[in-house]
Amino acid sequence: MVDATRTIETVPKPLRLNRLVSAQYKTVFGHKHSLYGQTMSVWVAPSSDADRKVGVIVSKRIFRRAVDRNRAKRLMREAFRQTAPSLVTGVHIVLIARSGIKDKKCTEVMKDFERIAKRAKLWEPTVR
RNA sequence: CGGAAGGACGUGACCGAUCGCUCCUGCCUCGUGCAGGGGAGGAAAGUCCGGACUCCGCAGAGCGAGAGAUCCGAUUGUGAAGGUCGGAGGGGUGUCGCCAGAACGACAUCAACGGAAAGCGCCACAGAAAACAGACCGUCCCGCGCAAGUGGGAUAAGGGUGAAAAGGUGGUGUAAGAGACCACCGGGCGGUUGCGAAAGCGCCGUCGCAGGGCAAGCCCUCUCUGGAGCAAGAUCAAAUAGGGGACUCGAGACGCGGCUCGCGUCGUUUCAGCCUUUCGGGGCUGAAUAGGGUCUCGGGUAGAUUGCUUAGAUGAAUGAUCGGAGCCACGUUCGCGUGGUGAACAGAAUCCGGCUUAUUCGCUCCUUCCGUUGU
RNA sequence: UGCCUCAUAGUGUAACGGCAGCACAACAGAUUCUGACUCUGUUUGUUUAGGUUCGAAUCCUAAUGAGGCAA
Repeated sequence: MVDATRTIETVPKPLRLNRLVSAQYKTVFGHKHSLYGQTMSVWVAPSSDADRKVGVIVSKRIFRRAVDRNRAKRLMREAFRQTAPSLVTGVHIVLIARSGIKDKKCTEVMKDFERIAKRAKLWEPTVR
């Protein structure tokens, strides 16, 4: 019984099929490269794709109500969308919400994600 | 007049810009591009009660199980629901009226409102007795005794116990009492071309009263009910294994290696014809069989599509930023300023009706309480 | 999304409709030079709200919470 809800995310404008299917989630988790921030934890794995792909997970253990889960997913998705052009390509990223994301605003989540991305060496300073 | 609480009703929100997601339509230099349009709720929630829809089952009857229970009407297509609304009837509880009790009347309020003389079961403690009634304290009569008392009998009015003790009040009556008798009230049974659409009410007659409560214990009566649920179901359909069919090889087949050969494993059966024979058999050919190969068929798993919707996803869209209006809080020189908020509860997954629960705001309405002022 | 089950003290569990117990835990005391063990005593509860009943943990209804099953 899976009590976490996963979402496939469409992120950058040109490629809408940025999907991580079940096998891709498994490879990302199998790569065992994770970082933790205030609002989320991030798992990263390299991939052969030309673009960045992201998956978002919010566990029912953390947020019992559907409103909170949807809110967390949208915040993480928006944070990835805003910062995606600055990231390196060819990676799979899985974002897992933590309880600190509750009552946070979008800009705070974005800052948190940027900080994690810099630590994970995903940041590409040339762009922007 | 102000405030608080509860309930009812209404409202859950606007405009512009930029970026982004999803679905539909149209267009073309087919990029998954451009343009246009649609995109959460009153509760989407809980899943409490129903319906649509889908599949499975289905001769008839009975048993069992479950659900419901006063009457009438309405609920803007029909139907269902333990739904809602209105009216009616009979009850429970509380207050008041009558000196008091019972009864009765008035007002308010409540409810899942058939049956307790069909049967079973239960009714703790207290109390003499708790259900084919009974006699603890009493009351009265008779006998014995100086007396205290004791023996026999009558009685069920009074006391006491209890949630509940075989109608209530008043009187007659009596040794004392008792529906034993009477009046009023209540009750049972029967009748009713009285009233009402009906439940029922009224009236008449009769019975001194028939004998407690619990059916949201089992049960009885009447009525209704097949089961599962979109993760229902339908369509397409890999790989592997197994099954059916056709063709083919066939006494050999398969595997391995150093591949005209060797090794290992399994099999080496039956029938017909011909040849041969030392009559034991042997050989050849054909057919069948074991087994192998190729093709094919159907079931069906993963998976995909559909069911799926003028929101319609499917590891599941409805978001972010800025400005304005609005709202809230604070300050105020009453012009406004500052801060907060996109409000609270909460996020569709087949659809619809009802119920319940959560909750913002309101020059709205009702009830209760508190404060101030006036009479 | 649909379906099902359960709720008793801090924890684990009992209780034909009749004063709600047991074990561990906690606290206090005794014992000991001190602690442990042991002994004695105490505290704490029927998830909530209505209803049926003389009387409800138990019966009924609704709510709340927890858990499970089906791809």
